[in-house]
Amino acid sequence: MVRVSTRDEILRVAAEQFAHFGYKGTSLQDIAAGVGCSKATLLYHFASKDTILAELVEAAARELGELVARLEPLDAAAAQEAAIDGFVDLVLRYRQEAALIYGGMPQFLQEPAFADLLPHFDALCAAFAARSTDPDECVAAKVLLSGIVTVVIDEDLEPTDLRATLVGVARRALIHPHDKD
Amino acid sequence: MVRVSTRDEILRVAAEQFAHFGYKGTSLQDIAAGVGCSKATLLYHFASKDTILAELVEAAARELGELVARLEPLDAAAAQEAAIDGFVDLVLRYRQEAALIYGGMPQFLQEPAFADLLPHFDALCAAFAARSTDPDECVAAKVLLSGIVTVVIDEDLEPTDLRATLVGVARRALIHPHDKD
DNA sequence: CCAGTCTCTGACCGATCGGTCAGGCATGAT
DNA sequence: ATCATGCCTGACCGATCGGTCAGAGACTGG
Repeated sequence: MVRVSTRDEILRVAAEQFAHFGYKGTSLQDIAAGVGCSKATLLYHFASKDTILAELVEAAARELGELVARLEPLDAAAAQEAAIDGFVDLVLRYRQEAALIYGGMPQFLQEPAFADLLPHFDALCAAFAARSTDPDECVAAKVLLSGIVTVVIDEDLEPTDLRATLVGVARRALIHPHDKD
Repeated sequence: MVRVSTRDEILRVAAEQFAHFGYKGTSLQDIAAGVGCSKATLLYHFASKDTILAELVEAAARELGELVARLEPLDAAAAQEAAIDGFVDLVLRYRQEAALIYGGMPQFLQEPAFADLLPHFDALCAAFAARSTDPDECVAAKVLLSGIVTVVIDEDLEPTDLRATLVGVARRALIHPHDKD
């Protein structure tokens, strides 16, 4: 069996538990039990419970930022397609992280660990709506955005299967064939 | 100002706090402070914290059950339309309750208070998918189902505005005009 | 006036929370 | 042998959690 550092084990187990029971629903004791070490060991490797959360979210948040940056120079239609593909891909690679970020309550999302995430979500939402300011488009974008995350969380389908399906439904809902006559 | 019983006040404040901070993130102290009474008063009116939750969910759960029952005799296409309309309407009338039910983590949803909800969600999901067993349709149904709930939660738009928009996006995503050649 | 009921509360309980701390046990360089 | 360093732990801390309980106050019918 592969040799893994205690620190990485802690992150792995914490991601699992946070995604399953929520941040507040997971105690340091629970994580320690999952890792097979003492609670004090967690706090030797990490300054606090919040620090574990922050480190878990960090990678996903950075990639989300990169995606948003990649979208910026594109025109509305291209950004919309790239946003759908990129977001589905991102959320499939960060299932657990997505669960704990999106599963968190509104108030919870305003913790410092998530501070820089919110503007990125807004940007992504705008891209999903093809930069339209029409409230209908914006709401539709939000529905798809959050719907995709939620499905990925509690679905145990193969990511490869889900990928095409999710992109498909997002396209269908967001990209109107030839809008009017 | 209208005269309200302490009991109703407790339910009102609890719904607010649960929706905002989550069940685990809300303490009896918090609710008592919001109501303006002591924690002991909460436990005079309700046997436990769980009991408050159960009573909050009850009405929404019953109406969801009624909706699902109403769907059963219809054919696939009619059930799909009725499900969309009915669900959007339901979730707009029970915003806070929807927030705490859907915002809860997977494990949380398996508490006894929600036990009878899960099969109803499955039935609703099937209706959204026009009773198709195609995985694509099922996933699309789930995306829309959860997406709608999530949007309603943190949106402060007028319910009347949202209603048409949500029904519209759901139809667009789920009902395929003339599917194939 | 009294007894009974309803509503409410402060004081208290054991359990658990996140977090601290002094020290044990390796390993490796001097 | 000695010391330093990295990793880990049991014991402990104050705070807060959900929940209990005896009793205070208000209001009622007899």
